[in-house]
Amino acid sequence: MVSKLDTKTRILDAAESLFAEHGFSDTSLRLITTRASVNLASVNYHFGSKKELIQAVIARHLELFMPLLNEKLTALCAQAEQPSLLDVFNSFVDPLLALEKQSKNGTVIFMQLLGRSYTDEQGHLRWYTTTHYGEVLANITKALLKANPTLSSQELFWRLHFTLGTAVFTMSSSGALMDIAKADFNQDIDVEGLIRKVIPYLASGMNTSTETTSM
Amino acid sequence: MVSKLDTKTRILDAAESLFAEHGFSDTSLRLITTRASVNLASVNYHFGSKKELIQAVIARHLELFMPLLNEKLTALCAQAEQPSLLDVFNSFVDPLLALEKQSKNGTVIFMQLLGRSYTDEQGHLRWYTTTHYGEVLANITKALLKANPTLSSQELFWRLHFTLGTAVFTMSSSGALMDIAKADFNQDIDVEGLIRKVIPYLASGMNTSTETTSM
DNA sequence: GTAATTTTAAAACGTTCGTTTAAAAAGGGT
DNA sequence: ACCCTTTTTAAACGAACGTTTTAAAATTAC
Repeated sequence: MVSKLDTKTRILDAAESLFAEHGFSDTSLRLITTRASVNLASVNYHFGSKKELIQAVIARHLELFMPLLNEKLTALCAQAEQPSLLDVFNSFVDPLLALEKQSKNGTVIFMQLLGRSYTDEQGHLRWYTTTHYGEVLANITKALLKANPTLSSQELFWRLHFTLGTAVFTMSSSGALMDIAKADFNQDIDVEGLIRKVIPYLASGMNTSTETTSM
Repeated sequence: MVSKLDTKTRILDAAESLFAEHGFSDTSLRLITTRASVNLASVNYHFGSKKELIQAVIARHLELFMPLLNEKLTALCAQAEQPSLLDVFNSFVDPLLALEKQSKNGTVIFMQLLGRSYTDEQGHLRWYTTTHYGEVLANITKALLKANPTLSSQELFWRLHFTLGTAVFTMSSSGALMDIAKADFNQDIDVEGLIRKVIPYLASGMNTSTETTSM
């Protein structure tokens, strides 16, 4: 059943890094199978099609990330006292760092794939996420509402996607941003440091006052 | 020189709307020329290649957007009283909407291109922007510092890119977001409404307190 | 009006893509 | 050993891509 290293795993490893780097359409199966050192036809044999391979790559990350996040969120929702928005967003740190341990640059790749699943008109990916992890997504909104009960469901929806955009773009371009920070400010920062730096920004945005007075 | 409607313009109009809908790689020249009702070969004749067509689409937006934004920013910097962060971000509204009037989905594709200039590996788009419109970029930071003089250059750098990420992601996936809002809340919102909705979020994030106290 | 130039048009080019086929190789059970 | 299933391999498929070619048509210049 298992040889030196599973062919499916080799394909998934090669595909996820190439997808994150060049996008889905610009990554050919020949490039993937060459990097994975497997035969071209094995992608269709093991996954059926390129589209199903894309889903498998994302699914592998979601299967690690989502349960870890759900554990944190349910604990937050179960406690008696009201959590802060910082508490809610800090719940994402450990699950994200777990991805980093699973594969090199796992966090960045995961966020890049998440962003491309929205941008590249791959509507079926969003459907997959919502149907398989709807409970986790519901817990996210539940925790945020517990931290800020004044938010309407509509406002929460918009700010949640604004938050997603900030996180996705920041992590996707983390390489360039860390390079600039190093060059301009001599500031050394790693992935975890970047996550912890963006969290206060996210919490502040989620807490945006609905007042129209000047700031 | 000019017939009923310029072939180059017809190609640019068709290209940018299709680029916004399907992305660059997933939009073929045959699809573009069919929608533009021009011959397939005219793209290579007028622009040289598909890559040069993409750059021409970008340039046409930048040439309209950047001077308009610069005008607003210099006016803001010239006035005596201190502007609010909302004032600064509101300076972007009219220039962005000017893109929308120039062509359908002009704002969306402009933001998509802006995002790719950071995400793409080649980075020649980013070089083009910074070299041709470095003065405008400098005025952005100048206006933000006038609105919030307490910001250090490092904090401004990070928050500016967080802001860019929010805006880019929101507008890039605006189609999907507006569809969800319509399906879930029966909320009709257009591009201008989305811009005005995200601005308070951006201002709040840019104004994030550096205090470590809970929110 | 004619010649020179620019633009449009149809067709074909060579390449790359995802996928399929069919046979060889490897593995497992009895 | 044997058969049966699973996996790997090499080759080819048809389709779609960006681009080039060549000639006709339209426009401009004199």
